[in-house]
Amino acid sequence: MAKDFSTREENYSKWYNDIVQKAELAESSAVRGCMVIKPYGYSIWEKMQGALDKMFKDTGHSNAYFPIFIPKSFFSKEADHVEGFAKECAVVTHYRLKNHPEGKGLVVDESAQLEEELIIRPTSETIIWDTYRGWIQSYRDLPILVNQWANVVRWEMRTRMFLRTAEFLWQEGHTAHATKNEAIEETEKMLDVYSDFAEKYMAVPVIKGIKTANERFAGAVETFCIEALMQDGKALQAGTSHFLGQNFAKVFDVKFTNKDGKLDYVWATSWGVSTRLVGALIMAHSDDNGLVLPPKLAPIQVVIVPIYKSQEQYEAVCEKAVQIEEKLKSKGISVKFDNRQTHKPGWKFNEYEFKGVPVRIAIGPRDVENNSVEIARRDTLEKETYQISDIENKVMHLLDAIQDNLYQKALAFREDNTYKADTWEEFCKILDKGGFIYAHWDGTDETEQKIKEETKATIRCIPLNNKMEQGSCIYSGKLSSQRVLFARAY
RNA sequence: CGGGGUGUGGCGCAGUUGGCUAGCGUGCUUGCAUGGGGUGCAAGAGGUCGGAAGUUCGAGUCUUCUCACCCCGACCA
Repeated sequence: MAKDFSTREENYSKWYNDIVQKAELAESSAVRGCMVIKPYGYSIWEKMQGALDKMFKDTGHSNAYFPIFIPKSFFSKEADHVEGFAKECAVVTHYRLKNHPEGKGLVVDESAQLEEELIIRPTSETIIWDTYRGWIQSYRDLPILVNQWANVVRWEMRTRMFLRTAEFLWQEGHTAHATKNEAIEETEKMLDVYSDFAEKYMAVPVIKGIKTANERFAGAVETFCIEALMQDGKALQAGTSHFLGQNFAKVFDVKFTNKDGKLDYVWATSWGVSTRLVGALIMAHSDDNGLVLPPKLAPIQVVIVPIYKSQEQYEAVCEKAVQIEEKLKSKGISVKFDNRQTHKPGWKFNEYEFKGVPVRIAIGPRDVENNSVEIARRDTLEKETYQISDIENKVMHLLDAIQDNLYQKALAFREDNTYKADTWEEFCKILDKGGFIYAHWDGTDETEQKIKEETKATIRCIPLNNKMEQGSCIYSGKLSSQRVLFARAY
């Protein structure tokens, strides 16, 4: 079994870091707060991109690209937006370096100071809305449904691989609409896209909801989110979709003539998910033997490991293995036949195990004789022997079963760790165990802040389609009409 | 930015009150044997001890400064 591997029980965050490192997902870089996403980790992101991109296209969106640099003046236009992001912006002030006159290496050329400083985008609303002004004159120009795959920078104090890094990759959708309702519908539609993606591809169940004013995106009228529960009982915001109202249209003066010939400001949405999802994926399914990936996002769905002694055996085994590889590939399954002779079978078993490959097929001389293989599944670690004849269908079903099992397991975990609290004592007690807590809240900012200060728990969201129910606030005792979702969060 | 911690071959670490040629595990290279869950044995390569200054006959070890990273807070996707 895997050695030198922390368990979740012993040290959850070390376990997480070990997985990131040993599964070769990422490593820390020479630049503080920034990570290098390694090929295997990046290929998981690519799988996510592929699925999401198709979903965006299927809902009528197109990709575009806007500059990484944003003039500082753009930023200062929307008051809440500035407030939210100013503290974590990287700023470009100069455009040239020169050799130090006394030979002390390269220095900034002070004579090359920018007239206007440029912000490295923490998000692109401002540059995009400044651009949209030129694109929109009439209701006939609407809607604009654009998505951008990009990197953004938020200068974070403390970083964690994938979950919070100074630079991260994401997609940001930015849409413009003629009516408020249409914009709200778009916001909700994209939230559904995200929750579908989380549940069907990532096999991570999520709660859809609305953020409180406190947790709202800087500049948004309403922020919708999906919230997932990690194995340590902490919540993770996995995606957000914002109804921006006319806020950005107003400050960037984006007006259009409506059907009645009247000028009106354009309605906006924006929505995004990031490489943070890779972190969510790790923490949702992985175990003490390493990474566990859902088949739909696994870069390698099936690995074939040959077992042999002599060169003759190796060749016989390889011949069979290649046949199996072809069969699986014909069904669209991504297969890796690891025929490296530089590594032992046992070594490979362990490697693919902590890399989370869903299905492993081992084939040795005995199997060649019996026309069989040994199939091991990563999620349950079960091993069985199967005939080669119908292998492709067997594996397809197995991949589906694994995908489903991971989702069911994650769902069961969430249900086991979701509570209702009706008293403050109860609330605090549950928090220490971790998990989601449904509790009454009086709806005030002050109470929310107090609870956060005293317990570090935040309101993750006000769930959509929430059941209305009379009750009294867990903290203040004041009247409340519904329970909201609390948790400690990443 | 506050509190705590760590910097020693690629990685993980030991190194006592300052004292001999700076060790160990793992990984790497080569050879032989092995091969159905991280093989064994043997040989070998690899280190300005984070950096700078100082104390001393002598510094990985003591002093001062500095840099980097990690953990806990404040802030956040």
